[in-house]
Amino acid sequence: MRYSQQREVILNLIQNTKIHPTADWIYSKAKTHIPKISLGTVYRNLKKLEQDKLIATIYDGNVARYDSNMEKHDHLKCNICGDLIDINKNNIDISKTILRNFNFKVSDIEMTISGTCKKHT
Amino acid sequence: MRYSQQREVILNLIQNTKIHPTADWIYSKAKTHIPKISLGTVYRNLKKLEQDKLIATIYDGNVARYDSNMEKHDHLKCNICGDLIDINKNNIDISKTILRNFNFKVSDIEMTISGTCKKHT
DNA sequence: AAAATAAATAGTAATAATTACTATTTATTT
DNA sequence: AAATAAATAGTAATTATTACTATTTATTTT
Repeated sequence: MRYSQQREVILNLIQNTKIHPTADWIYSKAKTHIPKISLGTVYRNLKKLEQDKLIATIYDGNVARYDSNMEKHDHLKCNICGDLIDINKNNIDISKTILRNFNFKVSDIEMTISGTCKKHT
Repeated sequence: MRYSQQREVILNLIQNTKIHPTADWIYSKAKTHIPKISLGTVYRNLKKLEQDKLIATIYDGNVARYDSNMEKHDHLKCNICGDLIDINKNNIDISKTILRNFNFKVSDIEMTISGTCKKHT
């Protein structure tokens, strides 16, 4: 993959925020560095950075967000402000631990386990 | 909420399949019963059925799927065929239990915990 | 049962997120 | 410095979803 200033700016933006930004947020921030950058360039590079395992895509409802924390982790999503907060779960009594450690009142735990179903064995 | 044949067909379709259908799938099936039904009607009724707690929306990546199983549960998502399989987790060693009970080889566990963050206390 | 009322519909247009296309620019190689 | 091919900007297309509006229909009132 050939170097490009645009891709570097995009990656830096994602690495320097904790907010798990959307493509649109990245686009508007990138424009302050490269005024002529186009939204298509943002999407194209997000895809390439994901292929390169430099970022990960997380779907929050129906909108894609991007995360440069490539260690396996999960998220706390606030119902009020929508923030996604990184966590590392490895505990059993999840709700209680989260209240203690993050002062976050759990109302719902949504979990998607992926893998290969029995049809493909 | 006033009765409508369209809404009844939509709800029946969701209740009689295990595939967690998308709005588009529901639309195409509903057309065989009500040829003039419109996609807007499908979306409007999906929203009403959700407000009425008759169905739940699950976001699978960036596309909404609808589920009439209103008991709290999670899903196994097959990487190969994309199927969503209902599960009730309450066990500790998740991966091993799932392999045993569903013959499903877990490769990833994605979890979103929602609630209220400390900014709102 | 007929008329009145308001909610629901079909059909179409609008919006938002994302992807595709293409002529031009630019990083890298020769 | 010239050649090459990957990346870009800008625009158009696509997909999922929502909004709008004149017409239809379920329900209520007479």
